[in-house]
Order: sequence, then C-alpha cells, then structure tokens
Amino acid sequence: MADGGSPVTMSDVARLAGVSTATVSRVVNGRYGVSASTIAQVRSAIERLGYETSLVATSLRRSRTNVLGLVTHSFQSYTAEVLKGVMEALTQSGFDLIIYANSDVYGTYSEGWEQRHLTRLSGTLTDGCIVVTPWGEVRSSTPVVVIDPVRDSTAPSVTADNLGGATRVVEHLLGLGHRRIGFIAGRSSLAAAWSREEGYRTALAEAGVPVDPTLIGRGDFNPESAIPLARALLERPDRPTAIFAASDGMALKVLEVAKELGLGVPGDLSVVGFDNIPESALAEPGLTTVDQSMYRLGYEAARMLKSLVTGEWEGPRQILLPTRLLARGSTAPPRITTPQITTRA
Amino acid sequence: MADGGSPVTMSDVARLAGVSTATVSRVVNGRYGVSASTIAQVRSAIERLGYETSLVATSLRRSRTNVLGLVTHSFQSYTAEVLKGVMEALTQSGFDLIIYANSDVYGTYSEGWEQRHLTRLSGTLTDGCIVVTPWGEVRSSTPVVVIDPVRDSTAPSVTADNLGGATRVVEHLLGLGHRRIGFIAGRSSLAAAWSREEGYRTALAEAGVPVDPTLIGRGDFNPESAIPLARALLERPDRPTAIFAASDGMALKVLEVAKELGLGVPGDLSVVGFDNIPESALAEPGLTTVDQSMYRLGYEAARMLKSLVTGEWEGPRQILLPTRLLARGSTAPPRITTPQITTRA
DNA sequence: GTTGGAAACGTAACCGATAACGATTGCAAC
DNA sequence: GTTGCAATCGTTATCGGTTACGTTTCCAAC
Repeated sequence: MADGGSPVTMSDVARLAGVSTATVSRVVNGRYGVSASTIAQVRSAIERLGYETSLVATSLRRSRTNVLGLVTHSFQSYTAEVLKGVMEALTQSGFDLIIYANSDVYGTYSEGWEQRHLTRLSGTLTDGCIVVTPWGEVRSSTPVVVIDPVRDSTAPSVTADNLGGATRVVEHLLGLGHRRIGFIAGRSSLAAAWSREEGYRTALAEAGVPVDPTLIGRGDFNPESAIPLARALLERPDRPTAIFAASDGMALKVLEVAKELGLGVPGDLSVVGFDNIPESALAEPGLTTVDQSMYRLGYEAARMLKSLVTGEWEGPRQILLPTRLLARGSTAPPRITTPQITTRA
Repeated sequence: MADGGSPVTMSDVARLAGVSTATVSRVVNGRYGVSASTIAQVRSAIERLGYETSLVATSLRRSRTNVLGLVTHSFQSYTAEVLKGVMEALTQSGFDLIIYANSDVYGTYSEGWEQRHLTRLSGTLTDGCIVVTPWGEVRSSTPVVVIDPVRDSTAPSVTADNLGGATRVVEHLLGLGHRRIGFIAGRSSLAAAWSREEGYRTALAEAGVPVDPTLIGRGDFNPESAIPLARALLERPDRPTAIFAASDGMALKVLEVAKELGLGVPGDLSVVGFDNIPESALAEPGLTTVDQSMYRLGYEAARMLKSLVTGEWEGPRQILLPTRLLARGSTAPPRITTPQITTRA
C-alpha cells in the first residue's frame, strides 16, 4: 500500500528470467529476435514482479515518448473544459498527457512562466506541447500549439473567432437601440483582447456611430480590474446605456458595480460579457455573452499537435473556431435616450 | 518559435564556458567549490544558450525530484477545484506538480487505471502522488495520499465528513416532517458512498424510523444510473415523499424524472443531493445538498503529501474535513402524509 | 563434413545530469 | 623550502532503458 520497497527495474526482471536486459527490452517493445519460450519466461517474470517500464529512462534514451504536454498558469473551470477536449482528442491515440504546473509561478502572473514550464517539459519528456494563454512568444525544440496566442503570433494556434463574436455583440446592442456603448478591454498583448476591441470599434464604425475613446476602459481580464473602470463609466453624467466587457469575469463585476450604484439591469444599463463561463448563467439577471467552446479549443489543439508531432499535419497552422452570441436577461432596449447624444447626432 | 533546433544540454554549456559538466552542475545547483569568475562564465553561457536543466535526466540520476504527481481519471469542474487547492498548498514550496492522464483509459472506467498511472509516474519522476477517487487500493514505492479512498483503506487519505453530512440531510428531512425517505446509493466500493448510506441509515434509526430496504436504490455515482432507480421509486403507489441521492449528479436526474412524471418539487417530492457541484445552484428549483470543499480536499492532500515526502509529517494520516448542509429550494414539508405510514406508525 | 546465413541473445555504448572521488592549485604555517 | 589543508575543478561510475554490434547457436544446403 504505502511504501512497497524500491521500484522494480528492468534488470530485476532480467535476473529473474535469467536473460539480459536487452532481451527484456525486446520483449517489452515487441521486437523481433526472441524465441517464444524466452518471451514466455520474460512475460512471467514481468507479471510476477509487477514491472512497468520507466517513463523517465525511456524518454531519456529515446527521442519519442508518446507523451504530449500541456502548460497552464492556473486551473479554472474553463481549464477543465479545455482538458476534457484534449483528452477526448487523445483517447486511444497512443499519446498520454502530462500537465505541468510550477509552484514558483502559480498565482503570480510573472512574465515568462510559459517558457519555463515548456523548457522543463520539452527536454525529452514530451513530444510536443499545448500552451494555454501565454504572455509572450514561446520557443521549443518540439512542436507547440498555442490556445489563445499573443497578438500577431505566427506559431501554430487555435483561437476562437473573437472578432466576429465582438462584432455581433455590438450589432446586438445597436439593434436594441443603444448608441452610447462602453467597452472594458482585456490585456492588450493577447490577440483575444485585441480582436474583441477591434470588433467593438469596427461594428460601431460600420453603423456610423463614432467611437468615443473616453468610453473605453483599459482592463486586463482580471475581474477586479473592471471595478474602478465600471465605476468611472457609470458615475459620469453622460453615462453609457450599455457596457460590453471583454470577459465574463469583468462583466460580472460590472453587474455588481451597477447594483451598488442603484442602476437596474437591464432597465438602466445593459451588460454583455465574453466567454460564457458557468457563473454567467447563474447571474441575476443572466449575463448576455459570447460562447466560445473551450472544449473544442482543447480538442482541436490536441488534434493538431498530434499530427504535428507525427509530421502528417496538412491543414492550416492557425485555426479559428466559431463563436455564438447568447442573448440572456442582461440586455434590453435603453429606457431613455441620453439627451446629449440625440442633440449632437 | 516553432522548432528551435535540438535542446540545449549541459555539455553544450560546459563547452561554451570552457569547463566540465560537473562544474556546470555545481553552478546550477549552487554547490560549494566554484570560483566567482567561473560562476560568472557559466552563468553567461547558460544565459546565452537559454539552457534549462532537464527534468528527465535529473530525476533519473537523483532520487528526489521535487515534483509531486496527481492522477485522476477525468477532468470535471470539481477536478479543477481540487487542483486549485493543490496548487495553493504547493505555492512557493519548491514542489512542482505533474498531472498524468493516460489516453488508453480516459473515459473508460476500466479497473486499475490508477495503478497504471501511478506506476508510470512514480518510476523516478515524482517524489509522491495524490490519487483522486480510485477504484481500489494502490501501491507505490513513494508516498501516496488518496482523496476519497475506497472503503476501509489504510492508506493516507483526505475525505469529507460524508457520514456527518448524510446524517444532517436526513435530520433536515425528518425535521420537515418526512418519514418515507428514499435513498439512491453510490458505488459501494468507495468509502464516500458507504458513509453516506451509513449516515442515512443511522439518522433514520436514531429517530425511530424503520429503514425500508425497498426504498434504497443501488446506483453507482454515474448520473444515468439514477434514472431507472428514481422511476422505480416514484412510480410505486406508496412512493417516498423525499429522495436523498448520494451525489448531485444523480439528484439532478431525480429532478428530471420527477418533472417527467408530473411531480412538483418540492411540493410533491423533496430532493437532496451531495457534493454541491456548480450545476446544483442552477437547477430549478435550486438543489438542497451537502457542500464538501473540493478545494480544501486538494489543499490538505497536497499539504500532507509534501510533509510525507520530506518525512516531517506529524498529524494523523487520515484527515476528515467538515461538510455543510445547504438548504435550497428543492426541499419542503411534505404536502400530505402518506396514509400507509400514519396507520402503521 | 563443411559452409552459409539467419535467428537468438549478450555486451557495451550511449541518453543528460549528478556525486563520489581523485587530482591539481594556492596559500599559510612551520 | 616543505608540509598541510582548503579551495577548485575534472574524471568517472551511475541512474534505467535502448540499440548498434558482436557473438553464439542451429539448421539447411552443398
């Protein structure tokens, strides 16, 4: 149970079976050149000792390990979704998965964590890695697929259609009659943040609504960062009738601030988020948001990495997955049109 | 970015710095016996080449790796909670974490998966492992802490107070006036399932309510398994006024079956679960359940394993964490007292 | 009986890093 | 000028498994 002595090695098996370790290795790996009787001997010795080949020793000697790695800086509920997708894609593929989390950087959003994790894994332990939401570009001696890459990255990646999703959000709000729409941006180095802001800007521009820079708050995807920004937007006399936050986490904080200021949602203020995290459906009212399937992000990333490792990848190296607007209770037509706007427009 | 050549090894650094690999090793590990100028040379070479020590080679040579392992057979939202707790306990501890998931067994609930994962990790890669909800006893050459162990396990473990939680559930229902309380059990090999059933039985016995074996359905924690059992309980003429399912997943299925049969909850039937998974708060009505903090389970398991590895663990090897009854909308007093009971009692 | 060749198996050199050990150097004490 | 002790650094065995290569065995063909 607890401690069952030292681990069984290949030489233990060899000794018991009366052969060399080379022969044991051949049997384990099913190679040619071992007589049937010897195979039986070795098999029985393996069985009796409960021997399992050491991942470490094998990966040191071989280049291929048939293990893929994944590095993430935190474990959220969406991380579990990603992992489900990854495992689904890897089922029965012969590739196992190792997730590495460094205790030094966990919780602290220190720059370069992804590179440190990656180097640690790609020594010889893994054949390739998936990196979730990195802070910067990464380099590795083995293939890497990035989920939610940084802006303008040329690395193989899987991303949700953030631009399209954000565009539909703004079109939805415009369709309801909103004209003063606030925006709370995410960490600008991430492609996702940039695309969502770009969608906000272009959708307004296409509708002939001028973009007011003072209606844009600079958040960083951290929910807390949205609080002062939401307060600033909502306390001004010409406050927006709707706020679009670049993530659900931030949008939920906007809801809290609105409640605190005595503003009814969606009566006095419409709020929209992005991501569709589980908590959003729970919110009161339900948060209108953009659904991006983290499951599919994980699935596609694993599928791509697998083929990249075996060298048989044919498709594009940058995948864009569709997003979907989920209209819930937090959005409605504005109650009154702000006077400043109607006179100026 | 993508493929940056072959990985940098220690001998590459040694060659560039003009020293032996032993000296590089000493510098990397901060050992005594290297002159300041040599240290500078080596440091600069490491910097220039972007060298990072290989986890594989180190763990093969050393016995200690300062890496802890965790094996789980699936990634659910509660798994993420456990992982958050584990990482919190490991932050700045010097121990990193590796999670291993085998593609052969994922999704399929094949027996012995935990042992196979464990052996693969404990070769020399990890100093110890956390095993989440295993199917049986596990053996390992390094310390193991089990979260939700099998029944009567003597291995070091962390468990929620399932007995107390289940007891309070039944007391809650009895207090509301229920006397015919159905129970849907979990997989009986797990200690958690057994304790929850035991709590159900003893709480009834203490209140002088006889336990009716026909009111107990044998599920296996798989939500689907509860459907026929709930149907059987609710379609009988003397159906129970309340059903206590040993997990939220199964309880939610009971809600569905009740709706399907036209039974109002909590009017016609009270339903209680166990676990407090996120979906339970979302249910209509909200599911009354027992909250067990998966976060704390992970936290305590990691704290214990850490000390077990360093050999400084003093406390008990089996930890019981408190649980808490969460009364939500799915429980209420029974509308009418079943005639059979009142006459018999 | 000899030879050829393939099958079967062992030997030893790795893979990258560590640590015990030995070798060299420098400096102070005698 | 020795001697002795640190300080500094290289050499080498080692971890467990894989594989190129060499050796032995065995059977068929001549």
